[in-house]
Amino acid sequence: MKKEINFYDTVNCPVRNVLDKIGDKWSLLVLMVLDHNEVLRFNEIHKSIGDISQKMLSVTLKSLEADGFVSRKVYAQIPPKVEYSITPLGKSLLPHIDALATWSSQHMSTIMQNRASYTNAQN
Amino acid sequence: MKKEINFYDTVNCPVRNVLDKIGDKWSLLVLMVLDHNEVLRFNEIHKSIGDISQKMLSVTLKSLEADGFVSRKVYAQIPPKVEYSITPLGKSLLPHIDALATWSSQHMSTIMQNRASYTNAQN
DNA sequence: TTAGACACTTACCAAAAGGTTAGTATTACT
DNA sequence: AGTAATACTAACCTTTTGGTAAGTGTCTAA
Repeated sequence: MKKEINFYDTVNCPVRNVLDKIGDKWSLLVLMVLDHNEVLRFNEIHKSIGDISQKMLSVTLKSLEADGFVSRKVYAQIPPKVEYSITPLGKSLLPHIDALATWSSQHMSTIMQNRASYTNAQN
Repeated sequence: MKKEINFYDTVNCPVRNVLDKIGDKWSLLVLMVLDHNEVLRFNEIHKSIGDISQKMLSVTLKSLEADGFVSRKVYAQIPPKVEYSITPLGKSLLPHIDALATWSSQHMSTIMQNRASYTNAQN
C-alpha cells in the first residue's frame, strides 16, 4: 500500500506546508548554521551569516522556534544572554535538505545553461 | 572525501539556488501535475490545479521551461495547441521533493502542536 | 455577424517579504 | 557622565509576489 500525497489540496498539502516554513530567504541558512554548532548566541548567528538584518534574524528565529525546529534558552543576566540550538526535529529535516543541495550542485550548471539559451532564444 | 557545501555564500549557495526556483507558490505543484500525466495542454493544467490564475500559470510554466524542468511543444494550428510535459531533469528532482513531502506528512502534527503552544505561550 | 476555442499578455492593484535606521533596558566599565 | 555590551523591537520604506479583469489573434461553426 503506497501512501498517495494529495498535492492538489493546496491548504493541507504537505509540500506546501514545508515550503511555506522553510522556503523563505533565511530559515534554512539559519538552521544549517545552527546545525554546525552546538549552541549560538544571537549575535554569533548574525556575524556568522553576515548579510542578514537583525530584524530578519529575529523574525526567522521566532518562526523556527515556534515550529520547534530551534530551541531558545534565556539567561537572566545583564547584558542579556540567549542561546539558540537546533532541535532533533530540526535535525531530522536537514538530510532531506542536504539531498536537495546535492542534487542542486550536480545540476546547477545544466540549469544555468538552459536558462542562458532560453533567454537568448527569446531575443 | 566529503564534498562540503558552502551555504554561507548566499549567491552561489546550491540550496538557495534550488529554493529560488521551486520555493514559489506554484512551481512544484505544476511539476507534480505534469509528472502525473504524459502531456498536458495549458488549459488542462489550469483546470487540474483549479485555483491558479492564468497569469501565474503562464509565468510559472515559463520559468520551469527556462530552467529545463518542463518542455513546451507548439502546434501550428488555430486555435493554438501547446503541450507541456516534464523533462528528465524535472523528474530527477521529484524524488527529493517526495522525501520532503513524506517528512512533512510525518511531522506536520507535531509542528502544528508546537506552533499552537508557542502562540499560547506568547499571550 | 457573432460567438467560441485556445493560449496566452497587459495594465493595474493589493499583500507579503524584507531592508534600514533608530531606539529600548540594564548594568559595568572608564 | 559617557560608552559599551546584548538582544532585540518599532516605524518606515522598497521590492517582490501574486491576483483580477480585460484584451489579443485567428479560424471555425452557428
